[in-house]
Amino acid sequence: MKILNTRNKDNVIFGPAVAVDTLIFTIRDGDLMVLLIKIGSGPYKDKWALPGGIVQIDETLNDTAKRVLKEKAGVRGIYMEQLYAFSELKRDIRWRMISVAYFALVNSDKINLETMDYYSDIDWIKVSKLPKMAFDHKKIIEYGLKRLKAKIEYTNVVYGLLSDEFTLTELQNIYEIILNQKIDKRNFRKKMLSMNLLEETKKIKQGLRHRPAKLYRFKDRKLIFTK
Amino acid sequence: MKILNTRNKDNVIFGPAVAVDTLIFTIRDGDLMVLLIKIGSGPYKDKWALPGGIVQIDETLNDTAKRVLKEKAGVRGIYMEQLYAFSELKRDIRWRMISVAYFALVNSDKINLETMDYYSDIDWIKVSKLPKMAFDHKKIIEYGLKRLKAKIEYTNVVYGLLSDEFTLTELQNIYEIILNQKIDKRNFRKKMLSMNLLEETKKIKQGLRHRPAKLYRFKDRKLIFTK
DNA sequence: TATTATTAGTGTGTTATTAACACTAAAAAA
DNA sequence: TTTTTTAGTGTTAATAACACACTAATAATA
Repeated sequence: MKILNTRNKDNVIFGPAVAVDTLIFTIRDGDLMVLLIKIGSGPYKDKWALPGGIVQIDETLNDTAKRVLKEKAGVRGIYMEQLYAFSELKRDIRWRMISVAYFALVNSDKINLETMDYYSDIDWIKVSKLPKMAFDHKKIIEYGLKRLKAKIEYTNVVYGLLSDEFTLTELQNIYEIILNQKIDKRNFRKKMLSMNLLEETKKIKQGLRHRPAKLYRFKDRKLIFTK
Repeated sequence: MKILNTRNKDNVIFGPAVAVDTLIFTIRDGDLMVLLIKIGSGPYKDKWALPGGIVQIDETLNDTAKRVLKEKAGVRGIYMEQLYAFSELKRDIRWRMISVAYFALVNSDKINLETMDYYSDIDWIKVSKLPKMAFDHKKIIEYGLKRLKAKIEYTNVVYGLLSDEFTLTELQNIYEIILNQKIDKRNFRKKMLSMNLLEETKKIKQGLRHRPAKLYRFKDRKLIFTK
């Protein structure tokens, strides 16, 4: 497959090609991780990159992001938003490519591992220990992380990282991992509950060798702003 | 000029074309205004649109935005940022076009009117009284306005709308116009000064038939975040 | 030169939000 | 029944946000 970026003698435009790169975050084993693929050939061989795809003529950017998400991570119907369009001339040395980055949050329990294991060159990588990366993808990850940190403060966006029901401690852990800092338990609970995003289930999480915890769920599993 | 959006038999990609549309805000006569052009021919004849341009093969999106800004409004070196990429399939019924919207704030005193008057079909239009608009440009303006309202709360971005030196009352007026609401004078001044973005000039604004006002300037004429 | 009109400039009390901080409760395991 | 472990809870202090009204300085005019 070739990608053509030029302008011919009839003045027909062949502008920059457009791709979508997806920044798929999850939390596993107490770490914030991002889904990366390892490039198998060409000038970026053995570098890691975000899963991405070329925008087809009959796809919106959202369509492309959804398709990539499904093809690469085997997930559907999760929270996703456009991040930013990256367009430096030499960001891809092979051809002129504009990349519109999307970010998504997935619950690693819900990931279809079969789909993923099919690729030998795809893996979850700790955001705190990124390997050598192709293109400007490190920059994209940093940008997305910044957005994520900001967004959890005034939205319910973290629902994407959690299963339907969770304890307040589990929720707090998510916040602490993303913000990379300890949060006071009492203040966190007070604030969370006052935001009116959560509702109690009647259930408790039992079987552990300590006091059982109440299970909560998000009232809405779609993005809600609180200020 | 033709724009080609397809994929040929050799599997060479001719993806969606990419344009930049610029949302150029200014304040004039106590109103927030946006620069629009009137389309002269084709299916969108007589509708208004944002000034825009096709992204050339050797331009970043920023380059294109700067070029459009200079060509259409005759302004250079002002504050500008990427807003969002709009990509609905039928947003332009003529061809498949992705638009990356940029927004910019200009001081109408500094606008090169000669450049502007050259176009009979370009004008400042009140944001509160938008005419029939082509494409999804109304949506883009609404999106940009939302961003602007949010951004003036935690940055010094309004410097773009003001001349170098201004009174606190002039500054407050800008805020009231953008937010479309009255603000308490004392609280506004207290907050503004505590943000540490402004510095006093030694000058005052005299000659009006009332008490003269101190003139201030922004310490930095580049974007600063305050929280 | 005294008066008028107009906008500049200033402080305090109240309420809401954020931040700091430590003990008791409930279960499972030993 | 004792131990271990995490769940769950309230109060005080500091800070930020909000509501609110009068005096000060100039130019114009009588």
